[in-house]
Amino acid sequence: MPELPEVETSRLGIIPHIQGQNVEKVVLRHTQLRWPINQELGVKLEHQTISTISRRGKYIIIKAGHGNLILHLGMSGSLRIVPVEMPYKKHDHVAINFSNGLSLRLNDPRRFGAIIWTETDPLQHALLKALGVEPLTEAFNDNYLFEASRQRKTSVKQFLMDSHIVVGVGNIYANEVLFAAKINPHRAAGKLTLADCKILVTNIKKILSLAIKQGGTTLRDFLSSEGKPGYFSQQLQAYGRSGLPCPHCKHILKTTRLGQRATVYCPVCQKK
DNA sequence: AGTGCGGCCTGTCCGC
DNA sequence: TGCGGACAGGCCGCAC
Repeated sequence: MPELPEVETSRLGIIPHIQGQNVEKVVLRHTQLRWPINQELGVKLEHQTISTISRRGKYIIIKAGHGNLILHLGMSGSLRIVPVEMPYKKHDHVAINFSNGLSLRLNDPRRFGAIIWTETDPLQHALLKALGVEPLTEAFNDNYLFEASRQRKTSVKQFLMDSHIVVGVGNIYANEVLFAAKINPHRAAGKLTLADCKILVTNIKKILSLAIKQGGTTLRDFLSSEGKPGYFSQQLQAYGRSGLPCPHCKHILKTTRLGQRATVYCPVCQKK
């Protein structure tokens, strides 16, 4: 399940293969993703040249000619770069073929992903416009998180996962960050102190950047764009370790649900 | 405005 | 071995 590090890894992985390339053909094999793919996508994209491949939150933005492709990998989406003649794999929904003989394939078994074509500023698109700050920028700091959390009754975990506050902190990293910060996931966001916020910000930046450096967390349905799995999963401390001993105090990690999502924490270490 | 939850999907795993 | 059901979860969109 791609989180921000996986998305960034995918973005960096496809850049050398598609930047500056001309789109020769678009193949829509299955258009029913989170939203139906615009049937005109081929008409819009073909013969356009890819200029930049950027990212906002978990959205990848591919500039092609005068328009932009906004891409989201959802829960199970992945990108691959393969030779054009490579046979399709199951759940390859879209192929974008380039003049250099390579094909960008979007594979998404659960189809929670999205591909949107826009001819206006992609950052002003309804899906992107209201997004919170990027976690790896100066704008994301202890004061910002503290101010944003005032009066919020929701749990700190759900608060951190709210993309309108900060983007890129999904379930896996929310669990990891709270474990590292020794903060209980149930704690009301509004009760965080400035010092708590500082610890959270530090750990979010640290864990996300380390995961990006290592190529993202590998889960069973994620492959980076060149098919190489990442390595971060080998060092997850809390996520997926329910019932196993806490890496710090050896107490058994506990699992609950917050906002319908698996929440793993150490009842001894995470008392704050 | 903030909060909670249903819905979209398929692969995997578990119990019978 | 086959089958049904629970579970996994990002994030929109709606109801309160």
